[in-house]
Amino acid sequence: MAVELRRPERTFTIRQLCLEFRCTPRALRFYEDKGLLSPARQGLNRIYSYKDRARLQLILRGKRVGLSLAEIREILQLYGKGDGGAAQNAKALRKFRERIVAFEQQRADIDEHLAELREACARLEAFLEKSAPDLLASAAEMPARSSTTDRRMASPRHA
Amino acid sequence: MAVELRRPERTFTIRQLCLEFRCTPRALRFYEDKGLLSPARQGLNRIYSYKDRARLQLILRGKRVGLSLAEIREILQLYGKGDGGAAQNAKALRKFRERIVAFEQQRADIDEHLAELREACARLEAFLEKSAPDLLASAAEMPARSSTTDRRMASPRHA
DNA sequence: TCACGCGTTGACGTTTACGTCAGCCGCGCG
DNA sequence: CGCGCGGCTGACGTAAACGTCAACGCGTGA
Repeated sequence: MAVELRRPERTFTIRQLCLEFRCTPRALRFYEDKGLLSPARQGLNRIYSYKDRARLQLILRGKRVGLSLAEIREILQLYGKGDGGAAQNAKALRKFRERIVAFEQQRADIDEHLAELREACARLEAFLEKSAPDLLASAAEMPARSSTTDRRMASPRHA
Repeated sequence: MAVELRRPERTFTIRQLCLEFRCTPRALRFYEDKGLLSPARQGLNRIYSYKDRARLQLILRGKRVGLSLAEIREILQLYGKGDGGAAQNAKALRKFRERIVAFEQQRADIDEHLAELREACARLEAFLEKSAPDLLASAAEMPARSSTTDRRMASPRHA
């Protein structure tokens, strides 16, 4: 059994992928509607392959970094067209370079933000140290994976 | 005249800020509706101070890194409450730390994406080099600030 | 056999972040 | 005096990314 799990022929149900990646079936079907996924069918049921799973990973990572589904679809389509069409590849290259520039900009923005936040934290810490060290201790409480959220399939976050 | 421009008493009209930051009046009014900005009024007209301008910068940077307006408002409110209330400050500190963690995660995601994109670019370049060097040259065309966009106030991007 | 659980397809609702449009105001000018 | 410009206030529209709900199919275990 444990052997089968690593075989590339391994397939997944919609629910398995949802549990693994903490999303909802609705989302996966939505991505399919939008042309980002196209799992095989067994009757009506969707059967996701390893490739589908990889695509899903790309989709979710893209989302985390702020890409729209349309943009992600473009990228996936460009990836898929490795088969031929030099013109297509040239276009893909341009697109990719644009994305790189955009990502670098975004990274710089985040770094600025991080610097500001760290400075603000330092100020707050210094202030609290003097005025209310007890509160400073309470502020150190890290979220630490509340067990109640484990049963839920997806967390809304900033949807 | 050039002297006046740097004085902290300098104020701005809505249009000036829009031109400077490439956004629309509608957006600024929207941010105001949502409590992110609250410029002074001269009659009905909005008068933006340097502080307002700084807040706007923070808003736009927050947006670039994928924060929702609600999240940005929280942060701005926390910044504003530097006046007192140690408990408030402790809460602010927690919030800030959460944001730092989130941003670091996002940065890591971006780095992964960048690595993947660069690798994909390298593969495409190598491929085109062999198959169609002319197309490779055309792919190098960088956008280079098309002059037609200069007249428009805001670019839609992935709104 | 029949209720359960998992899965499916519509179809409508919701939130976010504005765009767009209509209608009104004050003012500088030809 | 009209009118064009910049600004203002609603009010409605919209695109993205799903959530939610209803109604159905299909295998299966008590």
